[in-house]
Amino acid sequence: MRADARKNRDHLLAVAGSAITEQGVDVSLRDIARRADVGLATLLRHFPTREALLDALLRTSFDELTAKAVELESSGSPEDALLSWLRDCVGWTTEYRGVTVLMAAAIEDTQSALHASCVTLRAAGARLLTRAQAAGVARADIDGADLFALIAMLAWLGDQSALAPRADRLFGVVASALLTNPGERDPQTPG
Amino acid sequence: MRADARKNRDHLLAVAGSAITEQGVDVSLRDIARRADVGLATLLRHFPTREALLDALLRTSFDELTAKAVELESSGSPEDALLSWLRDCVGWTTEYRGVTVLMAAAIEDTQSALHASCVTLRAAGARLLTRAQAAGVARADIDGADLFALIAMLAWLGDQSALAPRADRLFGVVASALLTNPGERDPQTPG
DNA sequence: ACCTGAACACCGTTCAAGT
DNA sequence: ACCTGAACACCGTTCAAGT
Repeated sequence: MRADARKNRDHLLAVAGSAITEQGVDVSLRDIARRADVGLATLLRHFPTREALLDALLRTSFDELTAKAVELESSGSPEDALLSWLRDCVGWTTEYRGVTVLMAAAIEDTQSALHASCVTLRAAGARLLTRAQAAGVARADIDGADLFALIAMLAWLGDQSALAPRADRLFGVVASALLTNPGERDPQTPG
Repeated sequence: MRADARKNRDHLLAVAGSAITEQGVDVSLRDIARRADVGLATLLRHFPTREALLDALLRTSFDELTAKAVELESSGSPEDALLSWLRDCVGWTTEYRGVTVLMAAAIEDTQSALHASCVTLRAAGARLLTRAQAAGVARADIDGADLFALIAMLAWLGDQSALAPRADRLFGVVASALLTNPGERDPQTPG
């Protein structure tokens, strides 16, 4: 990549970061280009879609969340590990208002630039869930895709200003449901 | 209202109903006007905002849901009443893709044309919740606003095509959390 | 290689001009 | 009273023309 192109790209990412923090992920791409003092076509040349821009912007965070999950897989109790990772995921999305809807769309759209990151994240969560289920501390009737949906629900709550004040409490409600094994209190007897 | 105006209004509502069923509540207002063979300005004269159009369109459903809650207040067990009303609410929104976001915004925006309907709905749910809590079958640590947020979460799930297949299962998960009274199993001894 | 202005087809809002 | 076309300020997409 040519030096001027690299510079444009980096500057666009920095400006996009601020703009999204202020206005959410639906911020006008034209506005980002204006603030970065480049043409809109230049932004689109570097990031052909809004998702591509977001993927570049969130890649570090995505990787950190995945790494955190791997780390938690072998530390702490299975219950605490799952719970703490859930909290991290939901808390993270609050920095990027509106990102949950895009992630929910991306996980089934193999063409989306965010697809791979979302699938990786879901898999990381699924491993923590499986471990907790094996230890008998999480309900056995849900899987990684359910967990992803639960995280999305709670993250979306935080995006809605009228509902956000309830997000913490409802995180607790949902977590308590997740960590209960209804009708099967003894983890040692499978059948 | 003049006869021609009345006719335009009714026709617009009918067309809007079809358009929203097909494309969701974010459908272009221009498109609705086109389909109804009137100018866009005419649509906006009858319904100055998207919310006003939706309120006119959903008023019957809103009233039915509220009436259903009142009816359930004095029939069936408090637990079944709450659960069945929750199911009705969540199920209803699936007919109007995207309406949940508008409702979440409307409940705190006193200027929104949907505000009153949302507040009434929340109050109806709150009464069913209070009754269930008094009977000791619902957790005591949530209120009507939490319940509204829970319904919104589950309704939003149904709007996301990638997550919708999990909506039924997660309804069950959330319902189980709602109907458990954690750490307080005896409804007769308050403290 | 990379950048850009301009044209394009949309959107919702507003209002002067018509019947 | 009620309706409407047109102008307006936006949006993301596309591409021929520049350096």
